[in-house]
Amino acid sequence: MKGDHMQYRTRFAPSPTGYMHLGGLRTALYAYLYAKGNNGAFILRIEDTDQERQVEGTAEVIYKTLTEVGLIYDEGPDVGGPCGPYVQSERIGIYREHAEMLIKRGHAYYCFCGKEELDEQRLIHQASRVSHKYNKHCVNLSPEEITKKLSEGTSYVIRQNVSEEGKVFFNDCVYGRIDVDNSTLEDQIILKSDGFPTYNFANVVDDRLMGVTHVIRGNEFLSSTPKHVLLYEGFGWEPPVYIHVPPIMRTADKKLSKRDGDAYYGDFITKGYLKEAIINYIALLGWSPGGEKELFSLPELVEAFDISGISKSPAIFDIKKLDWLNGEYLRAMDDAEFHARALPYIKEGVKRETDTALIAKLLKDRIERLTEIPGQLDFIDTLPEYSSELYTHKKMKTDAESVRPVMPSIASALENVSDWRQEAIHEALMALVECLGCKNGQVLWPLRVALSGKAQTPGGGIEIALILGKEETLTRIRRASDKLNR
RNA sequence: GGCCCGUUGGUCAAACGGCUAAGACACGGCCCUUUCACGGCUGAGAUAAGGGUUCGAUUCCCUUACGGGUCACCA
Repeated sequence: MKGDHMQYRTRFAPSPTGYMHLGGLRTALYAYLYAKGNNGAFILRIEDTDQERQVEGTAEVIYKTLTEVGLIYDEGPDVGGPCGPYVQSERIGIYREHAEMLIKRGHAYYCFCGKEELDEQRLIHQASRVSHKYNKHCVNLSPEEITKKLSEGTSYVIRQNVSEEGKVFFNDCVYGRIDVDNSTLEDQIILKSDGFPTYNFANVVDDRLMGVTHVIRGNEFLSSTPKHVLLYEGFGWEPPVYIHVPPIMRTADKKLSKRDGDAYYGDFITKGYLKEAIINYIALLGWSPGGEKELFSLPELVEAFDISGISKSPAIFDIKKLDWLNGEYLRAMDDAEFHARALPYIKEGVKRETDTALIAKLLKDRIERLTEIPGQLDFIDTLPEYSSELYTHKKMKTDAESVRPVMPSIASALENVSDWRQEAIHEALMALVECLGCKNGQVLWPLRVALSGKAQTPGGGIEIALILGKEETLTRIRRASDKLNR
């Protein structure tokens, strides 16, 4: 392995073709964790060599998201660094220069074959079910022919020259040693006719020039890695350490996708998930810390992260577990912080003046996502229509009939509470319970129903009475009485 | 189809030749309780199939099945 004194450098190299995908975010997270856990540097590079697939503004979303979740990159397009530029479209000259260097070394060559004839060939091969490979038509063009074609302005590409003989191999930290026959590899295009490099080439040149020591990326690149290794060898360079990670799936056979609306980081924020919970959850998808601890802050992840815990097989995204984890984060917050973060959602659900701190406290243990809040509070502004069936409670042995005579006593008990505080309300109602010689629930259950019109509310009758205030509480109880006597 | 990779409960996963195969989510039951949650206890549930190697295979090898990736002037 590498020496201890080497500085580890990892990178995240997304294409700005869409918003921040959770799979991409996880790859970035692993690259960040690995670098930081080894006192190394984490680099961001934008791979925008495909002119047609660019989506305006998405690079900015990438910067913003990484920063927001705490994956602070040491070098990158918007922060600079010693190996810039960090945007591939600004490095065109570098790729051409290196492609020519490779030609001189015999590992690449000009190819003037037209796109149409190549497509045709491919179709023929496909039809006859023969595996398709470029036929090296241009590999032995004479220097004169090349000069002539170039001076005529014939469109061309530069291809990697892969020997038909021999084998390549590399050791992946996750998948182990992978051996491939050169004969299965194609003379792939490394520089396109528009002058832009292909991923397979730019990637190698940039990783080398940026001093990347550990390449952490999705395992869809496992098959093309042998070609990358051959490029490194062609240049006379030592390949980096490879760490390929399995994909995140939506179902066993489908990846997380934009189409299903379950792929983007931003969507989850909108749905009320906390960024800390998202990071914690995706860290655990495809990687295991080994022990039984499941809640990790980012610094704790840096501390715990280890390549040996990365799984080889795909992981299915389980929203239920994310829900639970998000709930854990919510419950772990102190009351003040939860109140602050819940406030916008509380205001969305409740327009009247209320004790939002009290509401927040009641909500904290009851929700898994902040977006559940408005729905939980819908009874506060206006009492919903409800059926007297709600008074039926098996355990408390209550129903509409048994509750009817109790309701007025609840009203009068509460009327006498002058200081509308939790203790006072509690005391008054308990006194009533004692006086009636019944169970707590035989008073409190009907109170809840009368005040909320619901069987399930955050907090019980006493808390709701407190939230609604004395006047509204009494109004609703009287309304309940009327309804019962109708 | 060629090449590469993978397969432990419904899901995430531990175990790197010694197991009664952890733990978490989800699910069921019980307790707590004025509801629902939270919390506590508890239950059910897995090594894809078949062959080897071995005193002993989830762990090593082979075959089959299933799944994924890749075979672009996409990344």
